[in-house]
Amino acid sequence: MTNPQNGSQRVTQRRIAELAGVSQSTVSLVLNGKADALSRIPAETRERVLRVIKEAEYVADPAARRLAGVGNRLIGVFTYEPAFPSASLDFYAALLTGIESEAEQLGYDLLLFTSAPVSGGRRSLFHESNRLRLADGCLLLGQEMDGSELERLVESGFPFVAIGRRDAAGVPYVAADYVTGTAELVARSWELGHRRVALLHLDSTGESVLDRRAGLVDELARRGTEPVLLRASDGHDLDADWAALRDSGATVLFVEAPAHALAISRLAEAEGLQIPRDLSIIALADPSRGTEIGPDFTRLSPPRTQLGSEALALLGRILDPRTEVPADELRITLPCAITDGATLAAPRTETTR
Amino acid sequence: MTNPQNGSQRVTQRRIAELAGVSQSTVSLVLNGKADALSRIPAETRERVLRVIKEAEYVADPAARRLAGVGNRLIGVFTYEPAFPSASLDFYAALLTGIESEAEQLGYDLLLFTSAPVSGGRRSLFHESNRLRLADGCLLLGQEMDGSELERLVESGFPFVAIGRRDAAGVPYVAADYVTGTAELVARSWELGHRRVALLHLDSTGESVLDRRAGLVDELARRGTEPVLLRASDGHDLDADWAALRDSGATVLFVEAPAHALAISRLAEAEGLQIPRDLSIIALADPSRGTEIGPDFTRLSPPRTQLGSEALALLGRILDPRTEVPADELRITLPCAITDGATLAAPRTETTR
DNA sequence: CTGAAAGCGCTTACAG
DNA sequence: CTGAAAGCGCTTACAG
Repeated sequence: MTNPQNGSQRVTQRRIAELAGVSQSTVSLVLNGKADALSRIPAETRERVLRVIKEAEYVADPAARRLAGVGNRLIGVFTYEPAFPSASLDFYAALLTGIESEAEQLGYDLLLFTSAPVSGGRRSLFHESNRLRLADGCLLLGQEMDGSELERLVESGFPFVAIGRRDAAGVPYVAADYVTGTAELVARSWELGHRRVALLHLDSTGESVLDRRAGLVDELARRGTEPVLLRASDGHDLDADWAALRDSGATVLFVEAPAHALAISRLAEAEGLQIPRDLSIIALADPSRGTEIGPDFTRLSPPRTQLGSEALALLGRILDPRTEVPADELRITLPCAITDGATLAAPRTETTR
Repeated sequence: MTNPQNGSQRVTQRRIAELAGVSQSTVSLVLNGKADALSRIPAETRERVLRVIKEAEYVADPAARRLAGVGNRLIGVFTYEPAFPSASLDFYAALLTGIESEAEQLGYDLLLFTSAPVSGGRRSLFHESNRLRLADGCLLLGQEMDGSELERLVESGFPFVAIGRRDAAGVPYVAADYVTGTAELVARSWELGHRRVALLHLDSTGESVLDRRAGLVDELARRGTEPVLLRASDGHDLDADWAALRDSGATVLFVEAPAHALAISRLAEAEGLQIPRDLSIIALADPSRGTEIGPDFTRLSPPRTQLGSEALALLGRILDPRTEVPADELRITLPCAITDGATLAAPRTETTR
C-alpha cells in the first residue's frame, strides 16, 4: 500500500518549474504573487506557467504552505462532546448546517477535532492544541467551556470564535439572547395570570444556563416577585423533580431541556393533570427531531443554524488580513425566537385577575 | 487581530531544547524516537526533556510534521453532496456517527472538504485534490461517484476508502449487500403469493441503485419471471409514477427512496386503496428521522453506522505502515438487515396459491 | 550518548 | 524581468 511518507511522486513547484523552463520561485510567484510583483512577470511567461500547472494538475501542498506562513482556508471545529452520536446530533446538527453552508460560501474546509481524548464525557481542548494549529482558526462548540482554558487560548493569539456567550475576557463569540427570550416568555405567562413560576434548569454553570435563569429571575424581580422553585436537575430523578414542583404550587413550569419537559409532562398527565389547563409548561429550547412525539411545547427557539453561519462569518472576518474587526463586533448576540405551542394557557386557579 | 502568519511566540522544539539543555534533535528523538534509538538516551535526559515539554505545554506543529514526512492522523471526508443540510443529514448522519466514533478510537481528526465548488449539486473531487493531500487518507461518501475520477485517485496512490460498492478497478470500499437484501425481500413477497412485482428506483447509475435493482430482477429471474414495472423516477412526477404502477397491475411495489414510498402510499390511499391489503409497499432504505410520520414500511435497513466505522477502520489499516492489507480484504461487504414493517401482506388477488 | 545537517515544499524579501 | 537563498518547524539518517 502507498504510505503517506512518500506521496508517490507528488508534483511539486520544482517539477512545474522544470517543465515551464522557469525557476521554482517564479512558479510560486505566479501562484501567489501580489499584483505588483506579478505585473513584472511577462504575460507570456505567466500563461505558460499556468498552462503547465493546469496540465500537471498541480496543487500546492497545504502543509508546506502553512509552514511557510500562509493560511490554508482551514477552520477547526472543536466540539466539547462528540457531535454525531444521536444524543448530541440534534444540538450540533443545526449549528453544523450553518457552519457548513458558510464554509462553502467562504471557501473554507472544516477540521473536526475528533481525536481529542474524552474524559468525563468531554474533550480536552489543550491536549489537542497541536491539531488546533493546523487550522487557520477555530470554532468552539459546547454547552460549557472552561474559562481558564479560554483565556489561555485568547492569550495564545490563536484566532477563534466561540458559539454561545462566554464570560472569559477577550473571547469572541456569537450567542443567542437567552436572557431576553426567557424574560419575554415569563412576561407572557405573567400576562396570562401566572404568579407562581418554577424553573427546572440544567445542573450546569454554563453561561447559557445562567442566562436563561437570569432572564426568568430578573423578569420576575421586575414584577416584584421571585420563582417559587429554582431547581437544578439533570432529569435523572424525575420523581424528586415532580415532588418539588408540586410542593411549590407553581402554575407554570419552565424546563430547560425539551426532553425533560416531555418527561415531566408525562408524569403530570399520569397524575391526572391536564396541560396546560392544570399546569402550563414552557421549554427553553427546541425539541430534537428524533425525540418521541410529545406535546407541541410553547418554547424558546434559538437560531442555531444562524449561530453557526454567523460564527464562521465572524471568524472569517477576524482571519481576513484586510479587515480589522472593531472590538464591539467581536461579540454578537442574536435574538431568540419564541415558538407558540399548546402548553401555555391561563392558570386555572388565578383566572380571575 | 493576530494573524496566522506569525503564531505569536509559538513554543518550538528549539525552545524546549534550550530549556532542557539538549539539542533540538534530541527533543525530537524523545518525542518520536523508535525504541532502539530512544534506549540510547539516558532515562534522566529523557525525563528532563519530557518534563520541560510538559511544563511549556509544547505540542509539535502538525504542518511541519506532515512536511517532514510523517502522518498527521488526519482523515479527509469527502461528501459529494453537502452533509448537514437536513435533506442529506439523514443519509450522512449515521455514517458520520460511525466515522466519528472510530476516529476517536483510532485517534484521528477529520477533515471535511466543505470548500469544494458545488456544480450541479455535487462537489468535484479533483478540484479539491490539493486539500485531499492535507489528510493522510480519505473517505469518500456519496450515492454516485465518477468512475474515471476514482481510477485516477487509485492511480495517484493516495490512500482512500469509498463507502458503498464501486465498480472502478482497485477501489477499496465498505458496502452494504443490497443485492442479497433486496433478493430476500423479493423472496418473502413471493412466498406470500406476489407474482406481479414493480420497482420504482432512483434515476441514477450509482452502484447501489444497480445492486438493488439487480437483486430484485435476478431473484425474479430465478423464479422464472420478471418485474411488471421497472421505472426510474426521481419522485417529481408522482402522478406519472402512479399511473405506470396501476397500469402494471403490480401487487407489490418496491420503492427505493422511503420518502418516495411515503408519497406513493398517500396517493394509493387517496384512491381508496388500503395498504397492504390492496397493495404491498416495500422501501429499500430506512426513512429519515425528520420525515413526516408514515406507515411503518417493511424495508431494507442498511447498517450505516457500521459502514462508517468499518470504512475508517479499513483506511486505518491501509495507512498503518506495520500492516499490509491483503487484496481480498480491501473490499468489505456487510449484510443488510430487513426490518419487518406493516406494509407487506399477501396479495388480495392471489391469496389462493 | 548527542549534535550538526539535510531535506520536506512552500513563500518572500533580496539580489542581480 | 527572474533566480538564489533563507526560513517556516519538524524528522531522520549520519557523524562523532
